[in-house]
Amino acid sequence: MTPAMVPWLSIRRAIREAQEALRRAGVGEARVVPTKSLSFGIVTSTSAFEEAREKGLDAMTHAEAVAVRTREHVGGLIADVRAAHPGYVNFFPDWRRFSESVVKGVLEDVGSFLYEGLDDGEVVVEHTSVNPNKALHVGHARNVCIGDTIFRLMSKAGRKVLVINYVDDSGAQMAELLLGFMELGFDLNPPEGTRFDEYCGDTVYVEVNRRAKVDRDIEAKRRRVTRELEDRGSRAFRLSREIALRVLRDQLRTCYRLGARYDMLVRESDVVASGLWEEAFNMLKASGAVYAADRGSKAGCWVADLSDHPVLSKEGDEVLVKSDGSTTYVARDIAFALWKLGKSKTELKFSLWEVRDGRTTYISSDDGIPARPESPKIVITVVDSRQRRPQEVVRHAISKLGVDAHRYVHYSYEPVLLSKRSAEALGAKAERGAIKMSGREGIYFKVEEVLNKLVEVATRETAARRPEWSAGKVRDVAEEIAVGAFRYGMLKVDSDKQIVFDIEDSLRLEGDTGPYLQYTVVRAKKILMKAEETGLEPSPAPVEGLTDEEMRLVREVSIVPLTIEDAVGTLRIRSLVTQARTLATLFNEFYENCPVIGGGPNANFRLGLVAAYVRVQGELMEMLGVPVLDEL
RNA sequence: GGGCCCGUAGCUCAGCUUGGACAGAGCGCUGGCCUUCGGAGCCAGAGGUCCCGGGUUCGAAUCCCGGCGGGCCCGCCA
Repeated sequence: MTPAMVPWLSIRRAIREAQEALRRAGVGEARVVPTKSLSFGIVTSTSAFEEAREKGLDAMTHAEAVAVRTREHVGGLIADVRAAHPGYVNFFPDWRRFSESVVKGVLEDVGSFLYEGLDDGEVVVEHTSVNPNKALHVGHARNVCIGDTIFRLMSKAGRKVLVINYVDDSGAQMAELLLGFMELGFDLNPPEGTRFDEYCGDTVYVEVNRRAKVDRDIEAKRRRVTRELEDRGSRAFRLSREIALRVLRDQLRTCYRLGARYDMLVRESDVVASGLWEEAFNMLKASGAVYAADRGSKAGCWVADLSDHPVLSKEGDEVLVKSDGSTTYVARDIAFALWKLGKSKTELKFSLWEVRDGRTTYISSDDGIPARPESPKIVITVVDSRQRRPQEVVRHAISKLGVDAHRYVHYSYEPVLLSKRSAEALGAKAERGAIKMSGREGIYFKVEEVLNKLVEVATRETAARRPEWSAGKVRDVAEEIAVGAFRYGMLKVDSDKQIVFDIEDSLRLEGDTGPYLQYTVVRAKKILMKAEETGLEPSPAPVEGLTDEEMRLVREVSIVPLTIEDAVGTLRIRSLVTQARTLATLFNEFYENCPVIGGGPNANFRLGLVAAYVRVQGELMEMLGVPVLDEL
């Protein structure tokens, strides 16, 4: 995309005009950024500080001189240039032109307004990846919400995104669940009214772990089952495939409820059978990235050589093939990483899983169509921060195979903890402020139960406000409110911070929540509807001066493309949440102070601004997976 | 012992990558705003050693160094 093709209807145009004016005034390549407050204009440059230092001048005096010279060269959206203490050069817009440019840009084509000029290319995102032995709890939900939001952001930004859910159906947790059915006599059918994934996680798995504490035979049996699982013809293997599929189907219902979607479900048992590891192993051996240890504690193993890694080298080399010939988790992850990167010749086979909302999902299988990613620019794996080290081992290994390590991104996030209050509500002891959730001990909140409680609260609130609505309509809207509140709660805390989950707090629908965004858009849409009834036409152009609230809202809309560009580059999705929230707050202030219907000479412009707000906020909410409603 | 992350208002968090103009929200607390497009909202007030100590800089919550406190990782588990 060449600059000439970009319409530059957002604040970028003001930035560009300011830079051009500074250049003509002899300042050179100056950094120009949006101001924090409108009293400082629309955009500002701090380059006078640096120039003054280099030339040994007083910053303020120099800034004033720069402002005077620059003022000669502005026009278009910029009306004035003024210096401000202690040395800023501030650019003040012609608000009528600036507003028209922004609102017109949004109303003509919100897509090009927000996403123009962003890179394209393929992206692979792996997320969810929950062991198929239990229902999703709120900790897993953070992974799903982050991963799905990355998918949504990248898709809107014009990338082709392949979403993968890695299903570890061959690990120890699966073996433990199997024990419940094979040795403890649990029926394969849950009690009436109980979901299979919840039955497995809440009842069977917890019971196996409870027994294992008092019965030493359980551990021996688990090892036996684990061995049996390696034989694809065994009864244990067939049973585990069946159970894993049933659990997966239920887990996906929850993911879909949260708004997530997938292209490929990849089962670890299929990866193991595919020969992917053997191929990767040969590549690793050929490159000298691995060696057979012949002494020390790892004698008899094949290990990854980490001696040239600045940090990992301090912790010893990594075992990839155990002395009994089986592979470790990290080994399989290296092989799968190569496959995701398109560096593997081995093709996994896929068959149709389902078609939902026009999106086709495939699952790995014994037979079917061979498929693999072609050559994605970037592969993002969403996994919690405890896997930083193994993920770094993967990166190190693939870079030794000639892959640019920048293409492999571990999207790390801190875990979800339970607040003391909520932990105690589950019967767990909490000495400190928050405790870890535990699948083995049944200490967790399931996503479904949290969503259901949210639906209850939202139903109560909605029914009270909308007594004329049918129960079905109330229920539909309450579901969307619940999902919006939940996803917002998962995304609003930055990924490097732990989330302390408190069930009572999570049921709030006021303040800094998803419903705040939903409510604000509904307000705006009501204005649009009412305007249509009264025959008021939207216009991008103000006919008189703007109020403070109008200026602030216009300005915020104008910087959204910058926020999106930044999020695409850094994957910091938290900034999208902040952006949506700020935008909504400014809209509410506008709403309180600037009547649209009967709003005087600028009524048409105000209507245009409301329409622009709805479009831009709608895009942000779609990215975050907070449903946009018409009414609530 | 080594490594990574966090530490900002009573509580939960933005801001830190790219240093800059008075450190911002939400919840809670106090007090206002429904004859105006719907009050899941808005306005005002109270509440801060930006963990501590050095350093760099005209300027540090932000960058650097050293501490302290909390979490996580360092397995032939996944």
